[in-house]
Amino acid sequence: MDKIICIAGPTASGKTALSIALAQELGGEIVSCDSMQVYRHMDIGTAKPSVSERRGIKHYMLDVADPREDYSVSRYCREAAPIVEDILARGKAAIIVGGTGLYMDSLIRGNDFAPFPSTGVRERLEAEADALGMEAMLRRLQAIDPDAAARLHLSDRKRILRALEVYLETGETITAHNQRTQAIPPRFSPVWIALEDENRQNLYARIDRRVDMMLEQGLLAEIQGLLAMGIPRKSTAMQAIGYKEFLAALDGLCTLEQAAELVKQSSRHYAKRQLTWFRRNEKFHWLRRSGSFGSEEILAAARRIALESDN
RNA sequence: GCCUCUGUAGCUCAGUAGGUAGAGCAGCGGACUGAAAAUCCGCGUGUCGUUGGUUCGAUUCCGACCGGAGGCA
Repeated sequence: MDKIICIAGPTASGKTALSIALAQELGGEIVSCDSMQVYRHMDIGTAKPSVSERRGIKHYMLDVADPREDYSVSRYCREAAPIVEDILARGKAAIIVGGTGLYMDSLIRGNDFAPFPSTGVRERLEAEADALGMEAMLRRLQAIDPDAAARLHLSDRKRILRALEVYLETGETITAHNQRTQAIPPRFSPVWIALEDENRQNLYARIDRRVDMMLEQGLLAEIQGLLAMGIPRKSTAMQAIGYKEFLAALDGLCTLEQAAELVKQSSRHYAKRQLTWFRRNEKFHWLRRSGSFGSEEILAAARRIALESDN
């Protein structure tokens, strides 16, 4: 059996447990799809499955980067795609599981990304944006890529500057680039499974509990360990939910209680964004957790979906 | 018991010199192509505590009552 199963869903929806149980039943291997679990030394706050939790199932794309590095989608695709190919080549099921929608879609579709500017273009653009203001930058984008300019909101600094940067670097507008890469056929065709709660409040309650548990498991010590390693406070890894907030508390900017509240809130917002992203993909089979449809039923349903569909 | 303040959206509060009300947060929805656990956009009807009165008209003014806070005893 060689097939790909994508398992998505918001934080704390039970993706990890489901993927491991499914891997055991189908004899599959797991490819994590999580923008923060790629970092080493960030275990508690990213809810990375421990070795014992993994039950001997092979896991890939965990601990593949140093927290000092700025990981990215393109690097993820470059590293994960060959792994998926290899699993399939060995006749096993590849279970791609995680909450980072952009990474998952990009891996499956085989997206091509415009090169990262190496020449300090980004720094220059940032400086120009500071000096001239975003109105001027947007006007500039309008002149070279009116479609992108129309699509982007004035406050979306990050995307406006990236659009400019791609053009400056490659001579191709980001709109043209995106159209070109979207035209190529998907690299893989997986079975899509998404987890959700019938009642949102239950998800939120689980998120709250999980944050408290992370604290009990020593999240604070983990963060202090990262600082001791010399991980910069503004690094991508430190932007992770649970890390940036408690870091502020450790710096004395707020109390631990306030930080914990903030982490819960950020996680709720994040869960909503994840749901929005996944809902857009109409190929997903949604499994909705409820009182009568718990982990066992979800596993049974996932197994049925995985076996029935031939992709 | 008396005096003062107070009761408006899930929360904190603003406001209407009388013409049935609006911010922040929460919540909800959406976007998303090399930072994505990031970045950004949109959505505000609620018995204006209850009940009488004045008025063409009351959430707004007056009275009573019921909550809450403080002060004096």
